[in-house]
Amino acid sequence: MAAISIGKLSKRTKVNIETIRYYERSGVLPPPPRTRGGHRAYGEDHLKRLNFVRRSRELGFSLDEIRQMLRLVDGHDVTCEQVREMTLEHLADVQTKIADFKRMERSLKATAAQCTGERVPDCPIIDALFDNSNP
Amino acid sequence: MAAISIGKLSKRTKVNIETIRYYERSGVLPPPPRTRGGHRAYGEDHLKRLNFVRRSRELGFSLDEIRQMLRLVDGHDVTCEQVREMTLEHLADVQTKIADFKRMERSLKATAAQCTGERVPDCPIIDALFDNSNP
DNA sequence: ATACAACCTGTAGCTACTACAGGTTCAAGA
DNA sequence: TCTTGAACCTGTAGTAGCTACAGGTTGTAT
Repeated sequence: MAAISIGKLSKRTKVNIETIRYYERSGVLPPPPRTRGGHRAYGEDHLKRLNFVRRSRELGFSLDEIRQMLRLVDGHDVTCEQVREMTLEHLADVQTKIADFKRMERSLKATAAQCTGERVPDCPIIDALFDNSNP
Repeated sequence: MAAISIGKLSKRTKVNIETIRYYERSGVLPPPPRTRGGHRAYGEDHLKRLNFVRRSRELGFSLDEIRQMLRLVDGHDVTCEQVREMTLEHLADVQTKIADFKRMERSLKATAAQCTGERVPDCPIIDALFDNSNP
């Protein structure tokens, strides 16, 4: 029953206060009731929802995707099947990113390996980047 | 000897025209000479440099890092050893990112696997995200 | 000479936050 | 009850790295 202040919510969810207010403006967190003085007074439902948002962000979902998922939670137009599709699509994106970063890793390793740290005026890393300009 | 217009430079480097102008404003590409009418007239050196920037961006270097590397190219205060350190540091960042994305991938797979696509009102993906709120 | 593509500057938008300034409210101790 | 200081409020502006206009000028081919 006890209302949760924004500071307490921030500590319990490990989400920055400014970010919480930003989430409210962005429509992923509903505006809470206020005290007479105008301070935000959250409930347990807000806590859950913010944790959901945080967890989804950690998984790389955009705020827009999160808004869509929450429309399902709230029983609106989005269907479960659509959420599943979104998740799979997102998974594919993540897998692409992993592949990209691995290529990056290989290139960086190869590039760094050329540098003995001795030759000062002609840096082989720089040379490599210039030479690989048209792959 | 023939001057390269910004449009041609864009086509040859596959870098957006707006981005080229942005790079100039950001100090990673030096301001080229102009025609009497004020159009930018690039040379081969600009082409090389822009390719260097593009390639470095592809490897995930920030514009700030690129500025530093170019200071070395231009024979200023930055040393080869510093560039090597930057590259290795950047490599470590990339490896961290790969690990993060792999964790993400596992979670997304696990999450998506729970969804049969049948149960409509209670979406298991959403449930999972809510439940994993405090890991 | 004319048409039209390509260019110019400057500003505003995007994502997801973060960081103020300048003011108000809450809560705990005296 | 009063006071103090932490916590809160709004609104605006900044971050990276672009992208997208509007509204105007120039280059070039016919």
